[in-house]
Amino acid sequence: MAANSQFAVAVHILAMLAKSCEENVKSDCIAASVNTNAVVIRRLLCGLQQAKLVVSQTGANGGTRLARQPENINLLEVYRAALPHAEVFALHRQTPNQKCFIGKNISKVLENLQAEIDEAVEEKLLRYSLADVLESVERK
Amino acid sequence: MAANSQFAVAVHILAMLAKSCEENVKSDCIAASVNTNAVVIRRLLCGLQQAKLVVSQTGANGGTRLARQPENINLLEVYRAALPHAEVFALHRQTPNQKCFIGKNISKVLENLQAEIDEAVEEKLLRYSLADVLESVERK
DNA sequence: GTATTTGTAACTATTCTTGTTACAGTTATG
DNA sequence: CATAACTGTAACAAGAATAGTTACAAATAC
Repeated sequence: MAANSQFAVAVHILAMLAKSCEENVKSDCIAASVNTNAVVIRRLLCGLQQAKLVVSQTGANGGTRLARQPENINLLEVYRAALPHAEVFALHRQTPNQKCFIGKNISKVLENLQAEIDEAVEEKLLRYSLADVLESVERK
Repeated sequence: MAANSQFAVAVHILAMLAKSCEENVKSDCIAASVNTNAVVIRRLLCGLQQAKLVVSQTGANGGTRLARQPENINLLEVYRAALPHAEVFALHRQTPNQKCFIGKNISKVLENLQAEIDEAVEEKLLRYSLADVLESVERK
């Protein structure tokens, strides 16, 4: 799979914004730090903006800044903003054979399991704020 | 992404084997239930065999059966056997810019977070046995 | 008004998963 | 012991998702 690094990049972006306090940061600058193209960053910023985590400004001297204090942004919000359809594991690609007893009934069981696992992940993410991330980064 | 459904299929496979008790089940039969090609099933069975969850037998009248009772197979083993490199989220594709303070230090922080999240998932999976899955399937 | 910056579309490249064909090796069974 | 039935696996094609790139319209500070 082309492994999905959007959450990792989103956290990186937000850490940069957090470090720059109230100042507008340009997508070019973030792209240089992440080591990718500025459009990739702007795409992610779009999602973060819709989630009301950041505020962007077009035009000369524009850029992006945090919409809230790092203490008030938790990683679950970031996760959901970056990966709106995140799931720890995927269900069957083709629907199983409904004429087979297992095939007919396994999907519901897997769905329930999936929901429970996803919940465990989200619960864990909820415990961390962007401020925690920034603190960890600075401690190194 | 081509979403990875290998864990879901692995559980499906094992549920079929569990239901067939000690009898050899053929990859063709499993493939028909999963609604895919038999080679896809055999590939997964290979991993399950290496993890000592199943025993396969080549030749006429061959097939695969569980290596242990369903009560003694937990879903974490299945997860690891099906997805040896599973991670809930991926890290940066390109290493970040080491000249940038955030770029230089964010990876380690994300790695730690990743490890913690993965652990939460594994802990959850550990609580379920194949017998639990089979029971849920039958209860429907 | 001009330079700067975001937002976004459109397309390509990359990478991973799944599906398929083919065939060598193994084994039960008549 | 020949044959049919299976697994194991390689090799490749197809499919699907992410990431990278180019281009340009729209917005805005100065």
